[in-house]
This record gives sequence, structure tokens and C-alpha cells, in this order.
Amino acid sequence: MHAKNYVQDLLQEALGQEDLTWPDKATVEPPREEEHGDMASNAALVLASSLGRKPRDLAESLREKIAGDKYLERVEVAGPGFLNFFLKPGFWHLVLSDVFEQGESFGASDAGGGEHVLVEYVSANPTGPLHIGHGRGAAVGDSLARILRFTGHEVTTEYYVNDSGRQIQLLGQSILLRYQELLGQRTDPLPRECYQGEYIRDLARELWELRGEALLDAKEETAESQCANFGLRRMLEQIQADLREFGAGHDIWYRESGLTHGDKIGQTFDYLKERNLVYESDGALWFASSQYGDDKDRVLRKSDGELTYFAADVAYHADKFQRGYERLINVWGADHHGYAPRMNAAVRALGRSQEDLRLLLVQLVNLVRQGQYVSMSTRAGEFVTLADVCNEVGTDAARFIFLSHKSDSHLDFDLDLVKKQSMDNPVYYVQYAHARICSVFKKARDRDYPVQELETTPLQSLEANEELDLLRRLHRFPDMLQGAARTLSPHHLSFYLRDLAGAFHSYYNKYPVLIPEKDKTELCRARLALLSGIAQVLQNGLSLLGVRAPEMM
RNA sequence: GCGCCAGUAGCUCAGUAGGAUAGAGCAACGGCCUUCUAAGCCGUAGGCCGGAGGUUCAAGUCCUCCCUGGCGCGCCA
Repeated sequence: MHAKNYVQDLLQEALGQEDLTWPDKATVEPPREEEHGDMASNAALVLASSLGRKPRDLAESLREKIAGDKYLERVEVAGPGFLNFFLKPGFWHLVLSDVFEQGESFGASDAGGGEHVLVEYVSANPTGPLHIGHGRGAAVGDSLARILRFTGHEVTTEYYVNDSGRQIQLLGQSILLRYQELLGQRTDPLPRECYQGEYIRDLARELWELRGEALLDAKEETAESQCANFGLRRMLEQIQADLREFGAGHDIWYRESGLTHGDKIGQTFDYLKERNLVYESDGALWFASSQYGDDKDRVLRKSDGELTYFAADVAYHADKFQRGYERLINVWGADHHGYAPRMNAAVRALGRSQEDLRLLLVQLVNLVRQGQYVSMSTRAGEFVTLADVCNEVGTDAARFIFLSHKSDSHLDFDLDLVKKQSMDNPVYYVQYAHARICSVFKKARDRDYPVQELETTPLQSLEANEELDLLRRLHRFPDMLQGAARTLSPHHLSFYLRDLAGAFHSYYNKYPVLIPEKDKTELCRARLALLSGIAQVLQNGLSLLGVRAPEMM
């Protein structure tokens, strides 16, 4: 039974008796202040002004019609005309049955209505290892996909692999130059535009072990492209391994090169031409993105005949829609936000609604060590990789930090802080709550407490404020997830879990669960049931964040 | 110059479709382990929600202007 629906149904019935209908702007929601009850509604406030009635009078009239319901302790009219609903403990006990019944799917819903959603995330150029900023995108994208799946969306995750073009050519060139250097054929520093990282030397060495000196004799163009292919394959393998290690697996690795093979780009051009959205000017082919709110029109094919990155991207998104996805979510580094207007324009030019593409901009991450920013640049080869960070602080800690921040706010990732096992890093706080509950159960079994069939145990004895508060929190879990899904905000889940863990720790310190007295068996069993429910929700929540729920710490 | 994002306690951040007296954690100070894990708990203190107008019964939240910081503004990718 759902508290919000339950209260809203009561209210709606009362409104019906007054020949009124539920106004759009009216809400039923848990109030911030405990004194304002379990649920509060502004319905009377919203309706009163248009009816020319006093909000408090209307509220009182509704209150009289509702009072006396089975699960209702009382209803109060408060403040300017709010209706505050106080539910009986018995109502909150019901949530535990739901938790036991649904187990690891407690919290799941069909709110998404089976909508087909494609979540594209990371999609870093395979020209170097993933760094910490990609890690943030990976955590957000992966967790968001899990949450959307859990809330009734049909989700596919995808990584767009830029496997052609200038950057890959540069990768090949960089590897070849290092290879020549390795074999004593050159000593000059690499050109500035080349990738300077140490990993390029590793790739060159590996290539030499595989192919010997064969590449020295080959034509430069051939050698370069062989280097590029080799580097691409290796980097992609490494990226895939790093992401797997990080717990973020993509369903599809979509190759940019595939777009040209099937002439998807040409088809997209034709589509836009038919709608008079492209034109030739100064020898280039332009897309009239300014018709859809972009600052200016954008080039699709340059005057030298080369296609732009954007051209491929339009075709790529057209292809996403053609593959049947109803909604696209792109997790981008915030440094790409200037790209958003043209992409939005493209979506509308493709005949889709603006809401069909949702861009989630993830701000970049500053790495901090000993109070100092660690400067990073892929090109210059100065960076700390995602794998390094995970080795140093652990993936659970790293993911939780990423997922504890609103994605569009800047994040200073303090390595020393994240390693600290305290409330500075809430991941341990939440995991500890779970481990503590497991530990209580272990002890309970050791001491032969009745831990069986908790799902049918009577719960009347759960009546302390802390206990009801915990039950209310469990009750809120499904709603919270739907909110996180709607606003694409996995961090809501992190905060929820931290608060739930906090409420539990506090409860744990105040109330003993394993009570020795024989006449308290029922209370003990009820509390064990409560703990079991909390553990389940912690598990479900942590799993959606991609963070482990350890049984002991 | 234009655009996007941010600005909330000393610090790091929440604030969920506008709701009632703005919340956590850290740091500070004072307490709690013979008893289910002290990676924990309890208490004290801390605020002109960047500033100014506006909309509303109601604004941290919506609109306009301004200030500060980050990022982006190419026939680059």
C-alpha cells in the first residue's frame, strides 16, 4: 500500500462529495517537519482562491469527511490551509511485507512504462587510457542505466567508438614515431599534436615484440595505419577492461566506422535535403541548425570534401532512433556543452521531439592530492588513469563519491579524503550499516534466536518513533527511485542511502535487538524483521549504485 | 563580446515537479565501549540561500538585470 496514493484517494473522495475535482497543482507529499504528519496536502490552498472560499474553511470541510478512516490516526488543518495526515503504525508495518515479498526487486516499478531508452556514456576517444573524469561519466551513466531499468524502462547502454578520423591517425603517427625512436631511428621530440603519454611507448614496444622491425621497411602510410589499427585495438581492450573493473559494462560498442560502411551518413544527408534543411555555400554543405535555435548553421561536409565529426554524429543519432529507441540519454563531459544546441537541433530536424534526447552534462573532475590540484592533459600525457585511482582508493569508494554529487556541479576528488574510512567518505558508513545488520543476524543464529519466518512475524511491537521512522524511510524507497529516474539524478539514491544508514546506526545504538528476556521474544523478532528489511533496501540501493554490500567489514 | 553550468554554515555538499521554522557530513567543543562491530552514537554551536527587483496565498526553487568562478564559443575532434 502506497501512502501517497492512499491519502490522495481519501482526499479525492472527499472532494467528490463537494463536487470538486483534483486540481493539477495540488500535491500530496511527505512534509519536511515531523509535526506536519506523514503526508501533507495543499489541495485546499490550491482550490480555495478560485472558489472564493477561505483555504482553512475548505480544508476543515474536507477533514471532516475523511477523519475516521481505518489507517488514519488523525487529520489536522494547519498553517495557511494545509491538510496534515497522520497514519497509524499499522500502516507502516505493511511496508515490511512488501520488502519481504519483493526481495531484491523491492523498489522496482513500472513507472517507465517499458520505454526503450538508450544510455550512451563515456564514449571517450580510444587514443589513451580512461582518466578520472571518464570515471565520473561511467559511474553516472552506469548507475543511471540501472535505475532506469529498475523503474520500468527498457534500457540499452552504448559506447560510441571514434575509430576513424584525425585522432586515430594521430594515435598511429605517435606510435610509429615512438617505434622508430625505440629502434634508434630518431631522437627528436614528438610533434606537439602527438600523444606524449608513456603508454604510447608501451604500445610501440609491444608492437616491436610482435612484429620486429618490419614496420621500418613499410611505406610510411602503411606503417602508420598499421600502428593506428594496433593502437586502437589495444586501447579499446584496455578501456573495456577498465570499465569492467569499474563495474560499468556497455551492452553495445558502436563503431563510428560502421556509419560510413552502410552509407548512413549519405542517407541522413538525403533525409535533411528532402526537408530543405541543408544547403551548399562556399563549397561546403551546411545544416540549417539555426532554424531550431542554434546560434548559427553548422558544416556537415567541408569544402575539402571531408565530413565533419558533427555529420557522423547526426547520422549516429538518426540511427539510434531507427534502431527503435524512443528516448536517448547522452552522458557528456560538460566541456562539450557548446555542442548541445546543434545536437538538439539535429534531433528536431530528424522529426523527433526535443524531449527524445536528454543530455546529461557531467562536470569535469579535479584530482586533489595533499591539498594540491593534480594537473591533467591527455595530449601531454600527464594524467592519473581511472585504473590507478581505483587501485588506490577502491572502486566502491570512487563510485560512491562520483554518485554523491549532482552531476552538473564541479567535483574535487580528494584522494586522501576518499581513502579515509570515516564519514568523510560515506560509502563506508552505508556499507557498515549493512555489515552491522549481517553481524547481528550472525550473532542471532549463533545464540539460537528465532530468525526463521520473519516475514510472518507480528509487528505490533514496532512502535518507537525510531522504528516508525525507519519504516517510513523504507516506504519512500520506490518513490525516491522514480524521482532519481525522472531527473536523471543518481545522487538522490546516494543521499537516501546515507540517511537510511544514519537512521539505522542511531537506532542500533539506542535499541538492543537481541534481547535476552524470554518474554520479549516477539519484540526481538519484530526488530529482526525490521533489520532484515533495512538490509534488503541497503542491498538494493547499493546494487543500483554498483557498490558492494559487504556482510562484514 | 555571446552562451552553458555553478554560487546555500568555517570546509564539502543536499534541498526531490514552488510549500510551513533552510538540512547533512567534516572541522570545533562536551559526552557514550564489561552488553548485537566505536568505520558507530548523543549533545552544543554555526545561515542576509552571491546581490537587486519581479510573479505567487507561498520563492533557496520560477522570470529579469547585475557580481564572482568554471567551461564552451572553428569548414577541430
